[in-house]
Amino acid sequence: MKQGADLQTLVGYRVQRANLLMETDARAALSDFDLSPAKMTALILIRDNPGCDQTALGRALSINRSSAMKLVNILADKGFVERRPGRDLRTNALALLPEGARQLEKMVAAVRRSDARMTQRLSADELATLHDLLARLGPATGLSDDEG
Amino acid sequence: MKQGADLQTLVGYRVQRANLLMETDARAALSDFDLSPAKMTALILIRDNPGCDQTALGRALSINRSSAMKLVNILADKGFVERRPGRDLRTNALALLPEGARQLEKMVAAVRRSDARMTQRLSADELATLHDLLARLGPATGLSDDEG
DNA sequence: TATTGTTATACTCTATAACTATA
DNA sequence: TATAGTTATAGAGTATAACAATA
Repeated sequence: MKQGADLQTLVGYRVQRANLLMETDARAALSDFDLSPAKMTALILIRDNPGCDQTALGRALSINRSSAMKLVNILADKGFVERRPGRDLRTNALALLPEGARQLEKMVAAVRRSDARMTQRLSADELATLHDLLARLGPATGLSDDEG
Repeated sequence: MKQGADLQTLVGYRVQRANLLMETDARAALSDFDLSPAKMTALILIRDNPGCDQTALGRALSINRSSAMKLVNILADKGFVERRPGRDLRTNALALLPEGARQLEKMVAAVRRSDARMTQRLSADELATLHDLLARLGPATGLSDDEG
């Protein structure tokens, strides 16, 4: 199939194809854990932000609180995270449980191996450049990607 | 929300965030057309590969022929593409209809504006570098190791 | 009034399996 | 046997709308 200039010159298209490639491999790397890359990301965020609430987690993942609810249900059903009393009576404080921490360590190692394999044709300098360029995508007025 | 080194150093994570950013903006740019960026891509592929069959279209989009079927149904229902007799009695030859071509031209222009806005902080050289680096993601090629 | 969690519901996208008709 | 299209069904992921409890 021919893919002409209209597609090849769109950065969004190239990013989408790259994402599909990376995501598919990362998902395969996690097949033993029955968790998607996105759910691993959620575990990392909970680990690194202990006591965060579901709405904040959703915001960090760019999903709404209803979707975050489902996500936390799945992680809680697996015994990986726990809902604890939060800063007021409305909010949950999310906590990573020991079993979640153990499994997460293995998951991150597996995904890191996948990431390394998929980027092995790039030098360290090129990888740094790629990180920088990706981080600078977005409208001119926008802030960095971890800004609320 | 803190996003520690585990996330920030994964290329797959950065690509996923970049894709979400680009895809969301492109989707908004297409809101008048009631078609997703992926469906616009399908229209482009049909336009640039007239007479292709549904299975080949699916392969180019990395979806299976059942999913390609649904996609073509939607594009056909809108009067944008047509199934014509193919090279044998099993296959369809997909064709972009005049109305599809007219709308596609506007869609590509809108997505191109979105793409330009989301990449405006990158110079022409940097854009070329980004294209190159994204294209080089994936497992090592060319040698006997685990090439399929 | 606004916010958090929750539930119910629905939509998009994709996949698998099976069937048909061709090859 | 293998392939293209098709259909039915299912699953993941997400969204909206509403509600209760709380702020």
